[in-house]
Amino acid sequence: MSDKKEKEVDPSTEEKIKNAARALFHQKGYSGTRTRDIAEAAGINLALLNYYFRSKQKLFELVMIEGLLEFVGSITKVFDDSTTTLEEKIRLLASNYIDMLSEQPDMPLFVLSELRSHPDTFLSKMNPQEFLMNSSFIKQYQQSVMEGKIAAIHPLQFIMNLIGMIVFPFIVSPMIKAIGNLDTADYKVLMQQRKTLIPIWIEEMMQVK
Amino acid sequence: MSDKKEKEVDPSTEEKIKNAARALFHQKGYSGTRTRDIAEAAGINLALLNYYFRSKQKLFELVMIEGLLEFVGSITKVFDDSTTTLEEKIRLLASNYIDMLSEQPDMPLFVLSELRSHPDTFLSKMNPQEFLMNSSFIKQYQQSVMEGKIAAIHPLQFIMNLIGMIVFPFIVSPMIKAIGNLDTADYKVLMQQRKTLIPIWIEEMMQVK
DNA sequence: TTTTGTTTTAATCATTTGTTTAACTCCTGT
DNA sequence: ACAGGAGTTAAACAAATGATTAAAACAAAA
Repeated sequence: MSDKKEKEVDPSTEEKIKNAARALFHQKGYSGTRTRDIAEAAGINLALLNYYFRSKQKLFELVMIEGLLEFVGSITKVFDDSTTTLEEKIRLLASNYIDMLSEQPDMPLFVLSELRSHPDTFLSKMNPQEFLMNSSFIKQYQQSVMEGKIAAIHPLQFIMNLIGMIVFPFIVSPMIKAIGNLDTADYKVLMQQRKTLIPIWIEEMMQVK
Repeated sequence: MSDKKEKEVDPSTEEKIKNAARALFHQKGYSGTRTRDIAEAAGINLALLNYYFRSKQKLFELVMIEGLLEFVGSITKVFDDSTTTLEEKIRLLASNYIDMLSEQPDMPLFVLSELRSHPDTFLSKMNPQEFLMNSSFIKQYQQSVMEGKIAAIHPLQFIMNLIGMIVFPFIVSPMIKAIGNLDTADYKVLMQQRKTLIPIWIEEMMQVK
């Protein structure tokens, strides 16, 4: 039943492996994950992993790329939409990302960890440089700076603050949970609140003083 | 020349191993680091690793604990000093941490990654909960909230913002460097600027609107 | 039913990797 | 000088681990 032109193979086995792999990679990283663990978690025979994907490395790169694309993709959509204002973009970013991360809370730490080990491998493939610097977001930002509406700080400083406020809490969730004695439900509430809080904070920060 | 009561062994070999181990662990994580790599980086025979430290695991825990203690220690000193104001604490935190992280930029990602894999192992040992919640910092914070000087947001939200603004840029440095086409020197300049910028931003954020 | 191609399985291989062993060197105190 | 202990080394071991193989099970087509 396999079709040569359409790569649409029966999803069950292949997808099961990929899902198990994604979960384990996110949780334990590349070298912390054993192929036998993936096989067991997916409920399949070990050899099937090499049958569907050529190697652990290949499987990893697939999961990694998919994660990065989803990440970058959802940023692109907001950053490049010239019909929304800068303030709306900030609100959308916070909202969309916090929702995404609430479902895959381990993703950012995974991506950033592996990115550190193989810096060029992935960053060169997706070339985030010119995309971001030419985006509608940055243009609107610089426009507002020129008009004196917001304080003149380096765009990268601003980006770090914005993305950091969104992503960082998910990276330190175990620590915050321990400090505040929170369970997962409590924590999710905090994160949801940030969807409305972050845009407010950012606006305050950007005020020309 | 070894002294039984004072554990002060000749630093050369033992320290060489620990330094090499710290660098590699920070860079590649626990399971990504091989004992042979440590030995080679330290310029010592492989067996010496098990001679001085019983196992890779023990060596790892040592490095990890030392890192965490330095991290927490430098926070404690600032947080618990009742002679400084809240604003001064914020300025000191930003300044001290950015200096520390500029020297060990890979430390936070390492600590946070490994913390995720073994959450209880370390967090239970250092019990950050009551220390932080009873600190002078939190008391001053809540005092200011009561007096209506700053906006009433959950202390944890505030902590996440503050620590996030300090630490997050170091976690995403490869990405930021790629986006902004910066070399390491450029990047350090950005980080140094944040020592004065973060306190300003934080103050703006806390304003009651 | 037979045939053909795909999927699955158990067993095995080859390498990596943490650890140990046993010998050897070097220094120090007696 | 030499006995003893600490430091160091090369070699080897045992377990873990990624990958492969050869055969079996299965499904669809002829």
